Amino acid sequence: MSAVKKILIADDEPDILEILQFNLQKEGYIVITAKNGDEAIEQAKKHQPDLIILDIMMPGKNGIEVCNILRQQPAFYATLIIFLSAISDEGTEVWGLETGADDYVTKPITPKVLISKVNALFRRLNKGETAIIQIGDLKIDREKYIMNYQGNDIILARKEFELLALLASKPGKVFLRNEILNQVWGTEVIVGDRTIDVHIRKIRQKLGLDCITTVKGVGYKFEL
Amino acid sequence: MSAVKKILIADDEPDILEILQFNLQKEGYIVITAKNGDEAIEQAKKHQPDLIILDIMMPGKNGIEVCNILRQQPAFYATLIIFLSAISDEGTEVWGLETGADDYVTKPITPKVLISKVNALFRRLNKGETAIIQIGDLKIDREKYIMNYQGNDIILARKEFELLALLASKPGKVFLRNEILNQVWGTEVIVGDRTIDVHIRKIRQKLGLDCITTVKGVGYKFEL
DNA sequence: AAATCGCTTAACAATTTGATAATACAAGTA
DNA sequence: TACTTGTATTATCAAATTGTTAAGCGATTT
Repeated sequence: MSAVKKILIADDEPDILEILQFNLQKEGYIVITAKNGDEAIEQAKKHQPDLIILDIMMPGKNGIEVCNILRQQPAFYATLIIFLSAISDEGTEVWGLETGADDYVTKPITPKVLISKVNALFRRLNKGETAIIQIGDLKIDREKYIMNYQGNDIILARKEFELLALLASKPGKVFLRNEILNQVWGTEVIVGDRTIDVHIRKIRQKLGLDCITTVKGVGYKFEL
Repeated sequence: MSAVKKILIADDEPDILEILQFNLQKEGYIVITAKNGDEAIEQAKKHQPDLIILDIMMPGKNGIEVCNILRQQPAFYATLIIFLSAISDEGTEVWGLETGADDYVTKPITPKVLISKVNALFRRLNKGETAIIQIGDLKIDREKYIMNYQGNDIILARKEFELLALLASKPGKVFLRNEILNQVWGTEVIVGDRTIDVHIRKIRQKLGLDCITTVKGVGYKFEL
């Protein structure tokens, strides 16, 4: 599922097809193209793309028809679909979205924006899996509240976990003591000077790793 | 889980707030509002909305800052976020989407189009849900309210069932007590502190399995 | 009407966590 | 060296959080 994503683009203008194909391929996607609605359906069945970008106005079957036909089949029930249209008319946009599309993009569109939207859709799709930060052999799962180093789970208390998660969120960055206090303890709570140190110590101890560096007079940073 | 969806709208213009609130409520959503970034964060933590609509330009913390802050917390890792902006500048839109938003909408926007987009997002989100959950030897049928472990049916009371079904819907994920209260008990009911514990205990007892782990100060999670 | 069931709460026990104080240590400087 | 500043270590204690049990109450069943 999280392999390389396949995208099918259907548009009758060769220029647009080419520009989008080029840019999406550069982004790392596998791109399949179609020049009209019937070809789009054919290619969709053949390649089972993860995302289909459909121009609304095409010779033969138009984009909305294609969408309807595909959505009726179980195989395409959950496939991402984006409509591309020169029409910025409100009714059409609403109609397109109600038809079962995941987004509706109005031409002219820059490749950058389209790519952002495509990325955003895939990102959303993958959120069903998990949010894991990985630095070297250290995995941090904020959702499961688990740290894992070289296959071994490490149990951290809440503050410890939050503190380490913060530092590890930007490896190499030095977090000021104030910054840490604000993020982990919040602005309302006031705690003494040594509190952070003690937690840092516990983390170092539990991890058994030398990955938190002290920057004297400044703060702490996480590395490797 | 597929109960009524909660939407938090944050915008400093009262007019927009009101129009959107009215229209979304008419569509059947529960709407919470905030006038600025800080309020948005506060309300988000309090209500755990399913979708957050953020105006980018607000006094105090702007929308993008709010998004960043929320996304850092596990509880909002997967929450839907839409940016609302008067800026149609390409850079900002790309930036907004890369920041972790699910959509970027440029003002002026008609309520109809926005609602379509909101519906589209929820539709997509729900495509991931199934009525029957199977984890190892444990089968859960959320429609028939039946739970079965290694061939033996397990009789759970309503709340117990819903609680376990929720935890099991994402094995490993830590559900915050708030999250559990919202999903199982709903926002209107207020129950005491020990209520969840007692239900957890009963489930553990009836299952005879050690599959619910306590994460102190955070919540509970289901595993194997 | 009696018995049962499901849900919630109160009360108390058990546990874990987090903050602090006290002390030791390290590095830089006069 | 003696002094200063900043961090590490450790033990301790209070506070926060959860576990457990029993009991109350309304709804449902027998």
